Amino acid sequence: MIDTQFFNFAFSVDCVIFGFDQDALKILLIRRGQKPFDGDWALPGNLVFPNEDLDFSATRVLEELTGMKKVFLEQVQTFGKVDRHPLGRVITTAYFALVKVSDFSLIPSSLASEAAWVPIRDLDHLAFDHFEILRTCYELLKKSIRVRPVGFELLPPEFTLTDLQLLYESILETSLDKRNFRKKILAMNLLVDVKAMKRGFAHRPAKLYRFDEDKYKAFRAEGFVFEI
Amino acid sequence: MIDTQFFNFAFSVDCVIFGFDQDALKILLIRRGQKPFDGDWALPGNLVFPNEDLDFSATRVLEELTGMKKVFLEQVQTFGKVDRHPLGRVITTAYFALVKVSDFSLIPSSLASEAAWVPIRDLDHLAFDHFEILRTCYELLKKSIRVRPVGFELLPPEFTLTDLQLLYESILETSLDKRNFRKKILAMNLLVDVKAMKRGFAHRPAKLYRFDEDKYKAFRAEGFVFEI
DNA sequence: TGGCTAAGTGTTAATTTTACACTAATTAAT
DNA sequence: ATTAATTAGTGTAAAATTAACACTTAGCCA
Repeated sequence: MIDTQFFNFAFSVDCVIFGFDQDALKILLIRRGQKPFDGDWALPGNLVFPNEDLDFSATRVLEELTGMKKVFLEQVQTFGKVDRHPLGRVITTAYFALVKVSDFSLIPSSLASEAAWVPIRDLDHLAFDHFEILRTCYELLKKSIRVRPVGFELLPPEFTLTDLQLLYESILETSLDKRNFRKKILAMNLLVDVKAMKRGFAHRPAKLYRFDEDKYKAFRAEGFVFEI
Repeated sequence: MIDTQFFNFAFSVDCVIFGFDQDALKILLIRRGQKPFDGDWALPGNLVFPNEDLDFSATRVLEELTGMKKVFLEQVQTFGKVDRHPLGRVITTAYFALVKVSDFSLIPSSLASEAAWVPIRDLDHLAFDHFEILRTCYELLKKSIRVRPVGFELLPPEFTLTDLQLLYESILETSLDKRNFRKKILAMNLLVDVKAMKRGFAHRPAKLYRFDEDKYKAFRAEGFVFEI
């Protein structure tokens, strides 16, 4: 798939696609089926077409891999060491995406090779400089989740406060006080009580909430700053 | 200087070089001497050589223009719209630099055209998409200055607390309480009293301080977070 | 020596953050 | 039907931080 005609200079995009599943933060990786780095996990990515905006190219990677169009996707950083790609000069721009693991299925046909959700804790290396890219994106996620309401992108539309707290705890790799966390979140007035319960467990059922995007936009216009 | 052989795909870097002079935040711009955008101000930038790391390329722009090697320089974002450059497909990575205006002089020979410090408030357009790049970098500067001790990069090595406060006020475009500002800064223990005064004005002289980089590094290693 | 100018300085009230432990609601097992 | 197990849900008080606010000091100049 890599066309040598690109190789004097080529642009690519690579996506760190975060998902939260079974209390663990995971990223969507593809297993390389050829050299170099044959057999290693790599970030999904592609070369940028000459007639394609950089941002669009990242959208395309994501859509081809997951079938999803409307996901949170943001540029992170560009990696441009001369020798970062063994086959030639390729500068790559990293994007990070936040998806709800629940509401999509991988499109297997789109890739020659295996794709899978891998817990971030299990990883210690990736193909190319992708591990460094991952670290950069993870750092950004940690910062972002504290000052922007991006965590909700990783949860199903309706969630409990415990779900939300677990998400924060696993991303920030820390534990939070339950009462203080709830107070803080609820005081922001960004969650709407959907008047339903998460039931079916051998314990007290939990209220479900939904994040109110519109309210957030309105508040933000007035200078409100989200912060956990 | 622009070589058509680059033009199918080319990389460039553009630098937003901030300086603080006479109570105003300025950026270093060059006047274009040819089409397109002939006569407009533009960000200093250049094409990336095939054998040159992206980051190094930004360093090179800065050094060629200012003669300075050791300045604060950090990658910001990459701009990759298909039509952003009228002459072909050029993806550019923006960097922002913080320099002490006092301790350097422009190298006029390095450029065919004029270079100058322009107050940021005076600008409403630039060549190419450079005004958008400027806005992005300025936003980042505003964020950065509040949570990282980068403001000192813009001041001479020795400065008064009033100097520092004026810097913050002009970057953040707000006014700050003098006593609270001083308390906060001094409480961080990052400034050392150089036991000298800024004299020669028709008023009480002011103490001079110096930022202690090493102390900051040590504190940060212990989890200290800079915040104004 | 008096006037001008910016430097320097503390206290109090308000707000925010932290620490902390029991009761409530449901399911599963007996 | 009762009990055990499990997580949901809740309030208060102390501590820390932030915000508001005005006068005295030191040097220059006329």
